[in-house]
Parts: sequence; C-alpha cells; structure tokens
Amino acid sequence: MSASKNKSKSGLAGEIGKQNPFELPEQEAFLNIARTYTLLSAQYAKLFKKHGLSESQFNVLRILRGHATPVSVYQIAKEMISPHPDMPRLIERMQAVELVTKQRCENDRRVVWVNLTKQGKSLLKQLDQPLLELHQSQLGHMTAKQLADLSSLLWMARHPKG
Amino acid sequence: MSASKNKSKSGLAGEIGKQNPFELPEQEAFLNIARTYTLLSAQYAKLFKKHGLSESQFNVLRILRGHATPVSVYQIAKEMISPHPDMPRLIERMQAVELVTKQRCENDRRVVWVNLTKQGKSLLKQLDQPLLELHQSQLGHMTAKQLADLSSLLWMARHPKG
DNA sequence: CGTAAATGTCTGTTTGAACATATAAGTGGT
DNA sequence: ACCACTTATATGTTCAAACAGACATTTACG
Repeated sequence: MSASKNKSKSGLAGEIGKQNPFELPEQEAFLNIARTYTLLSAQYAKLFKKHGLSESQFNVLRILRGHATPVSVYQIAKEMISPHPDMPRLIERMQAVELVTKQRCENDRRVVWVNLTKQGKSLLKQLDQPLLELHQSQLGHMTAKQLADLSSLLWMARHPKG
Repeated sequence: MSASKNKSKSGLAGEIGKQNPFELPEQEAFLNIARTYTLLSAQYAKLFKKHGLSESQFNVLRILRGHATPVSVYQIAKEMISPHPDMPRLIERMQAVELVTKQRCENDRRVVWVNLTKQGKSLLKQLDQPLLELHQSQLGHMTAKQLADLSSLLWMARHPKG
C-alpha cells in the first residue's frame, strides 16, 4: 500500500483508515510503532509456527542458547522481550515436546534450572538461516544509518530519563 | 533500567540480557521495535482495562468514532492497527456490554453494520484526556523532530518499495 | 436464468493468555 | 528458634485468541 494512493490521506492515517489527523505527534509515533511491530512480527510468528513454536517459545530457546549454562525460570522470564505471564507452564509445554529439560537446584530448592536439549539446539540451528533472511527481507532495504537511527530513537523512546 | 548499569553490556543487548552482540542491524532494529511496543502498549492496556476494555475493543470504538456513519464488521477488521482474527465475537462481546449495536444491512444481507451507542461514545470521551496524557508521558520527552524522524523511519521500515 | 465463485459473517473447538492466589524455600531481624 | 518478609515456582480458573470450516448472500459468467 502506498500512502499517496490511499483516499488522499497521507501516511499511517490512510493506512489504517483514520479519518481525522493525529492530535499529537506522540500518538502518531506510537501508532507507527504498533503498526510496524504488528506487521513484522506476524511474519516471524508464521516462520516459528512452521516449526511448531510460538514467538515466546522461540524467545526462551534464544535466551537459553545465549547463556550456555542452565538458566532459571525466573531469569528467563526477566529476559523475555515481551513478558510472558505464565512461564512455568510455557516451560512445561516445551519440556513435553523435549525442547528443554528442567532440574531442581540443589542449593536453593525454589529454583528450577532449564536446559536446552539436543533437539532444542538443533531446532535453533535450523532457524538461524531463515531468520537471517527474514530480517534482511524485512529491513534490508534500509541503510545502516537509518537502522542505527531507528534503533537509537526507539531506545530513546522507552528511556525518558536519558 | 539504564543501559550503562546493566552488566556493562550496552543498549538493548543489556536490557534483555543478550550475551552476544547482534548479528545484524536489522535484527537489532526489529528487537528494538518489539521491545518498545511491548513496554508502551502495556500501559495502554492497563488504562483500557480500568474501563473494561481490551486494546482491540478500544480500537473498534476508535474506528467507529472516526467514521460517524455505521461501519461493517469487515471494514472494522480491515482498519484495525493489529488485525483481530475473530471480529464477530469481539463485536458480540461489545454488544453484550452495550458499547455498540449491530444491524443487518437491508440492501446486502451479508453485511452487518456496527454502531456506537451512547455509552460507547461516552466511554471514548472519558478516555480522551487520560490517553492524551499517556501519550505525552510516554513520548513527551522527545523533540518534534525526533518524533517525526521516528514515524518516518517506521513508515519506511514497513514499506520496502519506497 | 443457472451455476460457480467470491464475499461477509458466524460457529465449533482447541489452545494459550491472563490473573489471582497458593505453596514452598530462603533471608533477616529480634 | 521464631516471626515476618521476600523470592521462585506452581496451580486454579476464566476468558479470549486462533484456526478451520460452515453458512448465507451476492456477483460474475456462460
């Protein structure tokens, strides 16, 4: 869809059929974030789903690989890009399909360590290339400076204090 | 959370506990979009919830107000910022709490027109001020140019063809 | 006209999200 | 040692998301 072809309304306003102009640039920016996230993440979800994963589940696998050592359920929850409200059962489902294993910590029996299984690692490996390609197909048309600016502005957006 | 205080890892990588640097600037940009959306939208969800609405439901109300005339279920679905896979039941729930009414189109009996009720309009009105304040509290620290750049880069991000 | 395709909405079913609350284990103060 | 307090995971329950498919209606075409 192109902005100029949409009922003569420009930009996002036309894209989502908004009749009135935006009241605030803050609102426009937020809706742009929401819209962009929605469109891009849908493609990831589709890719993950082909491999039987949800976005959250992939995120867990990614976190586990990043650590090499086992990670507690609690720590995984903290590192999620989008917080998941029910980590125990998410991990449980992943254990049921043998992507991860769980084991109680002996020193602190409240803690449950989560480990990647061989299948988990192999699934991640299978996803590496398609993910790279998807990243590039989605945003590869932007220059390095544009991507850097975008990341920097988004960082700024969620860190009011500086 | 501040970047510099997070285990000496910089930026988003530290924020989500990512151990290794990003493979691609495209990946970093996407994760920034996801992270920012997650944080900002959670606050909207919270506000909406205080008034018994989900984000999708608010979106429906917003769309209806934007049109003044009744809007078909199909048209609403098309204008959602984030597509909802089950519009009929979403509308149904909103009808049950009397935020909207439905009526069959006489000319084309496949179509169902959705209307805002008085309660729907009044709820929207109640939300206007808090929403404005939330927009500003979230992104009000950014300059007009930064917001414009951000919106423009996000537009570019989801429109590869130009 | 009659039949096939497209359109717009609805329904059935399964699963996960969401939230509140519980349990259980560790911590620190007295 | 006891108490309240925090931390980490688990559980119960409710409701919405997701998907597939059905249904009714309109349109297109021969």
